[in-house]
Parts: sequence; structure tokens; C-alpha cells
Amino acid sequence: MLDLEAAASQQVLHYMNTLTGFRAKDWSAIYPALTIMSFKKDDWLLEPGKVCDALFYICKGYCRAFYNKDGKEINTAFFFEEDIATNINSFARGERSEYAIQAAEPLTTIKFDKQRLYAAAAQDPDVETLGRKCLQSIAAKQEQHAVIYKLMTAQERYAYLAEHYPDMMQRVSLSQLSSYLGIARETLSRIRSRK
Amino acid sequence: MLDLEAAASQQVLHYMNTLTGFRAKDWSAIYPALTIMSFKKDDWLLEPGKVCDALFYICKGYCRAFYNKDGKEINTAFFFEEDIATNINSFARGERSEYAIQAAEPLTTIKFDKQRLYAAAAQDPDVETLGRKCLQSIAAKQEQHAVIYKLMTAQERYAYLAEHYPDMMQRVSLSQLSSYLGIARETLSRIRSRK
DNA sequence: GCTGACCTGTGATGATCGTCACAAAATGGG
DNA sequence: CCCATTTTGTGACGATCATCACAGGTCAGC
Repeated sequence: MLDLEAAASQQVLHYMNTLTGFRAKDWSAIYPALTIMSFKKDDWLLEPGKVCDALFYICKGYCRAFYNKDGKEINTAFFFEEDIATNINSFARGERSEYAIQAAEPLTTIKFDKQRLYAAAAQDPDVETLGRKCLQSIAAKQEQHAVIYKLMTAQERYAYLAEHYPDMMQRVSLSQLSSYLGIARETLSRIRSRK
Repeated sequence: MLDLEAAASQQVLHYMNTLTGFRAKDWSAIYPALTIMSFKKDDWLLEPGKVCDALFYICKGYCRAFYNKDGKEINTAFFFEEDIATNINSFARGERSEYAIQAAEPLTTIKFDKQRLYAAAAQDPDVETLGRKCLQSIAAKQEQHAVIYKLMTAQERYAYLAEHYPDMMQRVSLSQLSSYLGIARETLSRIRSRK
């Protein structure tokens, strides 16, 4: 634990433990892949068109993923504390990312470097299991969010968010939320004001 | 290769090879997890509310995944030859499935039994890698489809499907497609007739 | 080749939402 | 505390789409 602050290591270790039952003894294998990285508001975690070569575990703050559609930014995800922010397809296949990930607040993360992570996985099969579980949890989230779009109207999506992710509604501005919900800013404002 | 027909084994082996570089020598580890399973039209691969305990590799025919929303069936995926049909969240976490998977045509599949697959993975780390790659490819598909919803209008979604999945448009009826695209059957009919 | 079940096309109508425009409110540096 | 910038609310209007209703088409089985 040389350049990782104690609090951050505790946090990421706890996270890995909830995923797999990762214990302190496995730490040495994965440790070299980790770095603390901080970002200022509006800094890029992943620039559009670049290949994603890391996973970012969010310690403090939040960031957003967004596409650029005809000059408009369409948010597709927000990552808060305890989340992993990444473009999993770009990461896994080495393709260029079609979207960006940007800090929405001052941000502290633990970066999992791809190359060093792969090296660790070759050494210790538990790291591969961790990777699979991580993938699983990302896929689960993705599906959950896709369902919202497929089954719900704008109003129902808003209500769903309010019930299941009240903290997201607290922290993300209305303008940013609207594109995430797939509706115009004005419409979201009106939905919110009807009761 | 006792109860798996030769043609089907060839096909699934080829599939696994495209995912990982799985070779015939690894076959013995995974073989006990596989069974050929056939379904009649409208048979269930996964009943809603049940836990998903298998992956189904589609050899011939196709099936659909759908939610029941206030009595209406909303299709969220179609699985064709070379696809893996499953509820990955239910499979991984043992939760009950919120949606159903049903044969839309007479269907031939190779079933990967969960328990036996896990046993094989414990024996042979290559099986775990295969599992991860499989998960990855499912996640990639899911994201691709979610993007359609988030970035496109009904008309654009239709055009996208026509360009990227023309075979899907050929094989799936308009009524079934409409809920997949998130629009009314009548609207899809009209979109299709404009040019 | 008839018949019933299912699928597709089409018109009329109303609801919802996007867009444009601008006002009000909140925010945050200096 | 004030001003500039950003964010949010609101009205008017039009476009798109869902819904209802029904007509025409297709297909399989008798």
C-alpha cells in the first residue's frame, strides 16, 4: 500500500469483497494494477474516439457518460461512489469509444490499469473471477436501465428514478437528467411540477 | 460426443472457438454440461418468475424474450442461430426472471446447464474464460440495443434495424417487431409504407 | 377452395411531447 | 453583496405517435 491512501484502499477492498469475497491475501496480485487518480470538474476519464484502457472505481464525486448526437449531449449513465466507470466494450475489445466519460464534480477514483490487470489475472485466477463478476454487475445495471426505456413512459421513468435512485435526482441537475430519461428539459420540468 | 448430434457439436464448437480460441482438446471439460434440446413453437425456454439455470445456444430457429406490461407483451430481444439465449442476470444471481423466453418457431438448441457448467469451470480455467467472453458478448449486444433507444427516434430505429439486421426484419412479424422498437403496430406499419 | 384465425393497412382523433421563446430563479466568483 | 452565467419554469404551437375502429390480406387446416 505505497501510493494508495489508506481510506481509498479500504474502500476498494471492501468493494472487491462484496463482488467476490476477495480478501486481503489476494491484494498483492491486484495491487500493482491500481493507482489513485483525481479529476477536476469537466476533466475526461475517457475521451470520445479513444480506446478505454482502464476501469475507474469511484471513491468520491460522480461522473457521467454521454454521446454526442448532432451536437447535443445525451447522457446514458451516471457513476457515483462505489460504481465502476468504464466503457466495457471498448475496454474488452479495444475498439474506440463512441461516448465520453467526464467528471461532473471534482472526482477521486482508483484506476485499474488494463494491461496490469490482465497481467494480474494471468498470475492469479481470483482476479479473473473478480473481472467476470465486475462485468456481470455492469451488465446487470445496463439491462436494468434499458428496461426503463422499453417498458415505461417518460412520466413513469421519472417516478421510477425518484423511487429507486433518489440520490441521483438530488445530485444530478434537471438539464442533465432530462437527456438521461430521454425527454426534453422542459418536459421534465413540467413532469416534476405536476405534483 | 454421445448424445449430441455431430452437426450441432460442430456448430457449438465453432461458436466457442470464435469467442475464445476454444479447441477440441478442451471439449472434454465442457462436454458434460451440454444437451441438445428442441422446442415447439410457443414452448418456453424460460418461464417468467422462474430462475434461469441454463444458457441456450441456438442451432436452428429463433426465440424471443418479452416482458408482460399490463397484459401486453413487450419484446426486448430476439435470438437467432449462433446467439446465446438466456437471462444473464437471473442466471448469474439466481434471481427470478422478470421476463420470459419463448420459441417463436420450432427450435433446436444446445443447453449449457448451469450447475454442470460451474463444475466444468472449477476443473478447467478455460471454461471460466469462455464464460467471461460469453458474458462480454451479451453485454455488448445489450448496450448496442440500449443505444438505439436512447439516441434514435422511432423512424431512425426502424432504419437502423433495416440496415444492420435485415434478416431480423425478414423473419420477425411486424406485430412482434413493433414492441421491440417501442412503437405501436399501426405506427410501424405507417413508417414502413412511407417510402 | 372455404373458413376462421391471425396479421397488416388505413382513417380519424386526441394526448403527449419537442421546440422556440423568454422570464424567473439560483449559483458562484469577485 | 452584486453581477454574470447557468439553470429552471412557463406559455404557445406544431409534430409525432397511441388509440380505436374496421377493412382487406394471408395462411393453414378441414
